[in-house]
Amino acid sequence: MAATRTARKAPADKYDERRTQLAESALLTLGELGYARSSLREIANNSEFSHGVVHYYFADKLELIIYCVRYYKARCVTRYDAVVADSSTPEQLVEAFAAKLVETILDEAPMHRLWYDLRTQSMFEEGLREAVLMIDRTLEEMIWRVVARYATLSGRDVVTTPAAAYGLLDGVFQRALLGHLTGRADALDDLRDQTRSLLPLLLAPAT
Amino acid sequence: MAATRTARKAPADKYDERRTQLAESALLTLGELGYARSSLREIANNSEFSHGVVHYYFADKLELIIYCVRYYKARCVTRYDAVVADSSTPEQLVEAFAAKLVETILDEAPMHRLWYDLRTQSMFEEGLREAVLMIDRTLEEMIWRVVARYATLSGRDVVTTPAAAYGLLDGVFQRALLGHLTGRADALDDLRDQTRSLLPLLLAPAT
DNA sequence: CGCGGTGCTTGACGGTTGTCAAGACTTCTT
DNA sequence: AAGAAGTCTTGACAACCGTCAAGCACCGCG
Repeated sequence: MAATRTARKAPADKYDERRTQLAESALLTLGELGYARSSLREIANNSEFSHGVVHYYFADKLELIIYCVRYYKARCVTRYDAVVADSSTPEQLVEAFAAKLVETILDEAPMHRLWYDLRTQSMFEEGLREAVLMIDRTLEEMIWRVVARYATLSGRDVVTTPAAAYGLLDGVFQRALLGHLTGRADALDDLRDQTRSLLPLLLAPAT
Repeated sequence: MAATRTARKAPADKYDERRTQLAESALLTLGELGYARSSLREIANNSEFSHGVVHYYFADKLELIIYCVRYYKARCVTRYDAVVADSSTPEQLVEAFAAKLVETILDEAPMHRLWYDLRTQSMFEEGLREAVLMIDRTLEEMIWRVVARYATLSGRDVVTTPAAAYGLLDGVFQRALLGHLTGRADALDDLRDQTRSLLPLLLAPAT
């Protein structure tokens, strides 16, 4: 909150524009170094600004990080919406979902490890919790849309809660990410196979 | 490796004794502050030694951390062995396993969040990977012993790979830990319920 | 008693961090 | 054109970090 700052007049959005611009640069550094080792100087270094500018747009480091996380979330939540919308059979959905999971690890591994980093840090740092828990809820809903649609297409019921389905798939995904980043060649193939075999387990036997 | 150090003579075990003693103190600090914010000074401060002693027994910070992780692992792996050994029906095993999961979150939450912290950091820091991956394999085997025993007691087959079973249960466990640490009152009850409903899903329909 | 070596403390070093104040540059208003 | 407000750079600060060298305390052995 810009409490101590003088009231911003006309270019109120110019202000937010710079904030997201800084956030975008920060996410690059954060994804590369992780939360702990990303210094404000390094973040500013990877942008076109100098290190002092951060405190012009953000009160402190935590506010920048949280802003980054929320900004990052906004792009994530819709990741599987196309999968849900475009699939007309359960098999299609499973394949599209598994493919998308693999693809996002290939394309956005740094962002994913950053998310897991921040979520873990929130177990230690009080200040991160609110933002992390909010995003976690959003991700749970995102996964639930996929699972629920899968059930509908199959004409069967889901046997788990949204929370369990998310925790379960997130665990498998996280493990695949770790395997991929540590050079296990078959990590992504395993993820695809596990997704294929796991999703049917979430449904009740056909009525 | 104590390469540059002069060969230790008689009390070779006294040396290792101090190392584990330091590791034990370090684990307290690490569990409280996390990997990034645990300084050697703070670690030594929570022990009965001064901050310089760390470099007498460990080459650098990373060696201490890795020693800690391996030491921590040694106590973990057998956590569910009693569950496996003492259960004579599938229902007993599920209840005992679920109860043990809840219990270890209650009793050792700092250690668990530390483990997730280190595992996540290994996605960024090369030096941690070897130790982390080794422990992760050990944990996978630990979980597999439970699941396999559950299948045997049920007279059914497991439908997942050990890797998938571990990833899946670990995800649910991690989520429960986060919920518990962030004050969600029903986090542990949910974990118990989810364990009860998830384990049967891992088994093939009765032959 | 003296003496060497092990165990440990103390203090210092170079470097990095978050934060902020002072000033320069830019943009817009009047 | 002149001044005000907004924007950004620079440099400094205190605190903290990992690391290590110097030296103290204690031990058994001669």
